[in-house]
Amino acid sequence: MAKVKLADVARAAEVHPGTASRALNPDQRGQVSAETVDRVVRAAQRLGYVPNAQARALRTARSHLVGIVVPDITNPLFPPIVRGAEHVLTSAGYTVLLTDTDNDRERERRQIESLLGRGVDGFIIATALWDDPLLTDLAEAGVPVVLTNRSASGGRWPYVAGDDQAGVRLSVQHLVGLGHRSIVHLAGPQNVSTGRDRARAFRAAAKEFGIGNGDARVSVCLSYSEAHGRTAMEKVLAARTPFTAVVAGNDLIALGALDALSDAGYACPEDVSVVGFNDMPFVGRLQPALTTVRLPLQRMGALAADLLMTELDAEGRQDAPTRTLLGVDLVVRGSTAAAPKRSRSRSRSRRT
Amino acid sequence: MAKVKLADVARAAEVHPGTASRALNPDQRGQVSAETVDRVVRAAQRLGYVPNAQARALRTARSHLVGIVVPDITNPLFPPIVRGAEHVLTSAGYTVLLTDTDNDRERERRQIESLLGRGVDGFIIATALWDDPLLTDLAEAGVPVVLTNRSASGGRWPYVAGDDQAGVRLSVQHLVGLGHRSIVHLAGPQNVSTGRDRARAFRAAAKEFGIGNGDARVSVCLSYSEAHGRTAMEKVLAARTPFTAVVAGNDLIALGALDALSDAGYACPEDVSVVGFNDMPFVGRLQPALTTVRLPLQRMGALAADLLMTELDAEGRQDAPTRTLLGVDLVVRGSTAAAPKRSRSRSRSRRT
DNA sequence: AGATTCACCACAATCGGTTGCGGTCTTCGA
DNA sequence: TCGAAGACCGCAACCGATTGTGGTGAATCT
Repeated sequence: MAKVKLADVARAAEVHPGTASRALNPDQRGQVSAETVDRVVRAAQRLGYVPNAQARALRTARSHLVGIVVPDITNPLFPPIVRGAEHVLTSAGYTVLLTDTDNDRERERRQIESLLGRGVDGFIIATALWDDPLLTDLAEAGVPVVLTNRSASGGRWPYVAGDDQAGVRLSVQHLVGLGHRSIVHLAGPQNVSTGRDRARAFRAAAKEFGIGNGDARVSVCLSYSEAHGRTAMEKVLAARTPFTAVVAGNDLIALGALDALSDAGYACPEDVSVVGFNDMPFVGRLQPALTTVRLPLQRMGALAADLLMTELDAEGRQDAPTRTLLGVDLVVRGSTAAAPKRSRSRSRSRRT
Repeated sequence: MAKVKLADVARAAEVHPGTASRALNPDQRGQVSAETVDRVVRAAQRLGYVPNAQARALRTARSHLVGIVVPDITNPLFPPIVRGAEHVLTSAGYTVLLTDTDNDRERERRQIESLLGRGVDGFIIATALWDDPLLTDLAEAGVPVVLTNRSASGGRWPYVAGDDQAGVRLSVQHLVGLGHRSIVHLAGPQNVSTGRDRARAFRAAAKEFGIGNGDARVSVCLSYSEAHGRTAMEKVLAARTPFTAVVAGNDLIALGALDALSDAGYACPEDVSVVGFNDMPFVGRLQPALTTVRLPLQRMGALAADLLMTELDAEGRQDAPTRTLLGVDLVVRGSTAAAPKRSRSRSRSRRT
């Protein structure tokens, strides 16, 4: 099965390669007689012709390649996004180049440059920092980019993500409804949009539901990880200011917080309620089952892909970037319960 | 930042493009004087030259593209593999094309064809069926392929995976050590190697540890999923033959089995012990924490990538395919315990 | 009938690198 | 001093598809 090329098809159909090309190309097909088109198509089929994408891309300057950039594919947040995007892209004839930056900026820069060398038509980026030089570079280079999951300052890129603000508000409302009056927020890193937005939303929701400043504290985690969630929680515990509920920046932070609480002898949800964010797979099966905010991740990826493709078709002359916030749900499970009668800041029933 | 091409660099360095090409190419650099090389390299640097991979690939017939084919990136088994492979591939100058077949053979075939059209140099395939026409097609086309996670009949492809046989043996040994004498295996689908191998290993281990045929039953699941694990477990329960332990084909099946057991009023590990396979993220945090077999997934991906690259460098004249089995560990957690005194086939203490 | 239009197709340039071949200039040995 | 060897570099063909331009013959118009 040696590679059959256009010239082979042309020879088999007894036409010039140029003609064969037109015959095979739907929007140029009008320039070729129906009978010839048929002959060429038939020959292509018979020989099992698959066009060489490299050559085509070289000539047309359109590779139909899309780069998807994620920080860590191992983080359960991203596979559904990638999957959603991949599905709509491949069915539209695009191919996905995946790259995992490992949260390393330098690495990320190299990867993106390498992908540019590969002639990708555009990027779906899930790693955006709030102020990201990489993004402005890409914008200057005129490369279409769609942000997902995270946004960036300036609102200059198309963007699709979950409605963080609504999610946090639902969480706080839920906790307040359960009688909690003193809540801490373990915020994600403040150099990414989700970290900032959720923290801001937390403060706003606290005020809205009548919780004073002192009772709505925020502690910032250095990253969205169990480890940093744990240390942030430990720091809050060390401060010895009473609280009965935790709104975590995401599920990983929530898990870390749960560990710290359990180490300190607090039971969840009896002593402290915890709510997460993202509804990662299996968090509903944990003990306690985590109350969390569910995002339509796969749809998010699919939408990001759609956005990117319209941007690609737009060829420059684009309107203001579309920014989509997807609705979110609060999934109430076992990690939240009515506030204890008195805040048990010291009821250490430490486990053995 | 208009695209700067080789001709631009050549002009800046006042040499012919061909010379510039050689100067930039490490293994042809010998044909150019050191001084010229320096001048060209400097110019390239200054202009920010990034070679056009399409053009290069077109001419050299080497794209430095590798396709990774997984059934479902959402399955926590695959991201670590992809990550491992991606890291070693990108640092070797390759780029990863990811495709998610959704367990759909037709889709998979289309994807692979499309990737071939893109000129990928080779594939890492994690979706292999035991008898897979796609694979033989690829082999005939002379496309290098490395199988990972799953093998295929004939042993004709390089392959890297966990040592299923050892994993299952460890599991059975562990259970027997706890006093279990009647164990059922919820096997994975029998058209993939892991399903077959683990089932075979189960029977062998049972015999080795002196468990009779009637006490080492096997029930096959239609897929590696919670749903099919559940129905398989339910079928076993319906048969009303007593047993005290379950060796699941993988963690997802184990989770499904856990559900079925719990619905039927059996407690784990008090009534029935369960052991999984793969040690997916967070299964250690479940209730009960799942005893399972841990595979070095990321290393698996990395090794697969290495294998593929050596195969690519070999250019056809290859020896017998390397087949690597990675060592596995049994991670003992809460879902396994000593066998109950009497097999409690009917001690329904059904939950409310 | 002659001129014009139109449909259809062939030709060749082009995308951006790579590489075999050959030419020039230097260097070294005899 | 002359010839051969070798180092260095330019030339141009090539990878495989796309597309603007132009040419041929048939159909149409007057």
